[in-house]
Amino acid sequence: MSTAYEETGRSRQKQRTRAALVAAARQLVAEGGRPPTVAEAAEAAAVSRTTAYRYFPTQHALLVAAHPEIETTSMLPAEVGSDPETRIEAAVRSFMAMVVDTEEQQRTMLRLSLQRDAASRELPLRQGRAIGWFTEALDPLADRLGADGVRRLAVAIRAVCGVEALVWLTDIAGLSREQAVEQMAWSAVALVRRANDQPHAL
Amino acid sequence: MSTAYEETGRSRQKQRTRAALVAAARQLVAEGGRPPTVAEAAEAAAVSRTTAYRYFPTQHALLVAAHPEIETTSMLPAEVGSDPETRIEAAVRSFMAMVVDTEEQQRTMLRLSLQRDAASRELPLRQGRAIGWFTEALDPLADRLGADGVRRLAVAIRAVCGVEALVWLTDIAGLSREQAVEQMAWSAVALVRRANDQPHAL
DNA sequence: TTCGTCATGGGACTTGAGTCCCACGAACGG
DNA sequence: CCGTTCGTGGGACTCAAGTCCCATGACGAA
Repeated sequence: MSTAYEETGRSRQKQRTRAALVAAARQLVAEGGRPPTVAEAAEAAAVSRTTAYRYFPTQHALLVAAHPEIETTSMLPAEVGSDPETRIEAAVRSFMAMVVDTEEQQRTMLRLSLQRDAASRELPLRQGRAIGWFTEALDPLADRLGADGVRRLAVAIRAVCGVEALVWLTDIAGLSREQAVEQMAWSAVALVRRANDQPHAL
Repeated sequence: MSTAYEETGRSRQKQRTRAALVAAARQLVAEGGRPPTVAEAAEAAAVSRTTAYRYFPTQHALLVAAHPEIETTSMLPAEVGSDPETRIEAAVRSFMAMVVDTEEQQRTMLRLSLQRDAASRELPLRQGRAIGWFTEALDPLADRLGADGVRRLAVAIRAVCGVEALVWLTDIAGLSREQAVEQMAWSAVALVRRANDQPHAL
């Protein structure tokens, strides 16, 4: 990671500082389950706290930038076939496996996104890739529902399957993680089925 | 249940102090959209901050205690009939109207419940009444699904309809509050329909 | 070579959550 | 009536999130 000492100039400097912060935060996230404070990330990046805040005005911004992007292009197994229900169930299970794997970070991100007042809520929030994955899983329905119908169905499914729902199902309803995922898969299929039965209703 | 302890002296004092804190917090919640700090509630109750923390170890605990309990016994209009789908849709709309009305507090409670580390997450969290209301709405299905089936369906529906989903649908997916509620109602019906079609699948 | 720009560092300050310790005084028990 | 208990108040302290201001020093253009 000792990059390009040849690169000089102020713009490069900024790039490097930013990259160092992101890399440090990313590493700290990977190491301990608990997300780092800004100060911790700054120190790990050998950068002053003040500077860190210059690049990322909030801890949330830093963690968003540090969020290890899942590189997966698709969440569907190769041999999944064309049945929409089977496909969405597979997609949901893959997606939720990832969410459960990174649950601590997911919770923190959710909490931090709830942190600020209504004003800052207007800011563009980072969307995950779930919509894309679900849309792909729903591809066989594109003819029947139309692109817009598929997208809305994907949104509906994402509303059922995610950290938010996981938090409620486990913390409040008392389900195990496995039960929660089962629940979500079942619900997702229910949504697909209704959309399929009544293409105009959504 | 209240026979054991004396009605005078110190125990009464404790009752009064606690009640004053709850009342103050409740009032502050009602006044400003933004939930009060512990210090604010303490001052409003004419009690020291230290004492406030003695009664409620966290802001979350105080807000939970202060949460104005909705007194509604049922969320169903009188003339709703016996069609489970109609009933659940009405219940969901009523419930979500209440959630949207108190959205700021709901968000804060959600955020605070995410606040602490995994250890404190083990503590019994307060459950809302949604499950009860949804169960009531699903009453016509009791024969078909059994009590347990109804409860699990109610849980599934609550996972789809609540602040958590509202937050995602509005903040991330960009839906309006109305659209989000529509979405939830549609999803809830989808779940009921699937449960009804395949009573054993859940 | 000089001079202004600009990324950075350092430290003080604010605010809210929460903890700890000690002192005061009213209530209680003997 | 006296001593203990216990609810309370006050203040100091920690910690993390942010904010602000000023100094410094390298970069880069004239």
